Amino acid sequence: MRRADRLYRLLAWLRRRRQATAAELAEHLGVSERTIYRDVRELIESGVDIRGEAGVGYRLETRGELPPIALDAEEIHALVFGARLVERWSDPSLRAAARSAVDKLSAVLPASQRRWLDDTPLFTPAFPPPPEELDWLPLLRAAVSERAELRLSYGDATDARSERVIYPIGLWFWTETWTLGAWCCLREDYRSFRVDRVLHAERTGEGVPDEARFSVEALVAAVRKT
Amino acid sequence: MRRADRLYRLLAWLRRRRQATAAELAEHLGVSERTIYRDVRELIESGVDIRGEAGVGYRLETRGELPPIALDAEEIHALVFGARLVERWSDPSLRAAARSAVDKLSAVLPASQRRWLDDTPLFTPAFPPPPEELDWLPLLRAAVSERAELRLSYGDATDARSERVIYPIGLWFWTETWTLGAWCCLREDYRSFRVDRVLHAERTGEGVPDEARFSVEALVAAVRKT
DNA sequence: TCTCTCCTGACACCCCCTGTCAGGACCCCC
DNA sequence: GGGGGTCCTGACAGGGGGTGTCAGGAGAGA
Repeated sequence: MRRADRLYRLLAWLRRRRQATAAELAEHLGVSERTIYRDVRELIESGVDIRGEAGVGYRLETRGELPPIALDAEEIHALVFGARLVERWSDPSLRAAARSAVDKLSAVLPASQRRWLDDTPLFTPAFPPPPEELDWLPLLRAAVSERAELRLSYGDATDARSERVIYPIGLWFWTETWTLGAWCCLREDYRSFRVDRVLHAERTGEGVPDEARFSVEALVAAVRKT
Repeated sequence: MRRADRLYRLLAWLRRRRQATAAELAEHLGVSERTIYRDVRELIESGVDIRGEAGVGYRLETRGELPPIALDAEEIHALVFGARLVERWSDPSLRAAARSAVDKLSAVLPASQRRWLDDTPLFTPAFPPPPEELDWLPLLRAAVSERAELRLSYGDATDARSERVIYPIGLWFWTETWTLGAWCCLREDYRSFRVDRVLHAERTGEGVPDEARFSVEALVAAVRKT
């Protein structure tokens, strides 16, 4: 059934992003570009309205109806194990969200699949409640999601305290720590802040300017260069 | 695409009539009964809730699909971040399942929520491809899920090689390593095996006896005591 | 012009799908 | 309890088709 649900996933991906290149799809689906071209052709022949433009990529014209389909055991295991990893490593708020997401999922699954969910045999040891370092995570998470400007009070390695206004862009999890990637209005450049060194954070009330350079892609690209 | 849409038509047929025999489906779809049995099995494995009763026929329990599900932004972020953690730390097979699960989830989310999927601002650095230590993970995972007895070739800390038959019970992820929790028939006790020290593993063909002491709960309780 | 991307053809490999045959197990009804 | 209907699995052989690789063409946009 690999082919059948690759087609399904291809369609799902196109529905999510409005645009995608064959290379992108090939990478995501773990298959060669040639196969993507064949798959797209097949979808078009079955009536899906996909436009391919040279030099641009694929675009899904009408947001095609995608009949819901079931999750298999391995997919359910992946989701549940993922939720357990989140429970272990994030703040109480996200932790609760992980639980509640799995609960909701369990509620809509037929009995046969619910058993897979309950029997997921992948575990990760429960850790003592997360250190206070994570206290600021929920606020930072919300700020990033809602593109809210932040006033940050930050203690660097030498314990020097600094105040600055930043545009939060994303949060990165490195096994040991969390960091906040942001545009720093003080330095006028991208900066990484360790969440455990955040002394205080609050919204200024302003939003992050709607410019391309304050995006995850721009930040990653900028960091790559250095 | 013959196979892919035969499965689709099979499902459609079952949705219309509530009941059908393999012979009927074989005739309608123009294939042998044997193929129908294989197709049905495949559908079941991908999560469709089909019951087969000897002497009666097939019955479709639910509608055979995942209903729309309402998740808030934080819950979606938790699931997506969880999937990213799985992608980072597990074997290629589970990694693919994580991606595919998120794809399928996106298909049943209302459009307004689908955007949150892509905008999840929680990341974890991509790591070099997982070490070969993880080679045995997919096999072990399947064995645990399906309660299959295993013949294990294991190298301990002193490089001494041992062969044993075990009842696999669960897999535990510790940041550095994975371990397999199992009942060891050689020692007649619970044992933990580091996955990176597994030299070889294969099914004996037997199943794990259906006793309470070969469960995750029993194993955890036993380990707690020591 | 250069680059990016869609798109097609050819080809070889090999996986996996398929039908056939045989047999086991379960359900229901007579 | 017997018999027929049906699900279900295993083995095996044959062939079709899906896949990656390579090469090249055509448009779009800068």
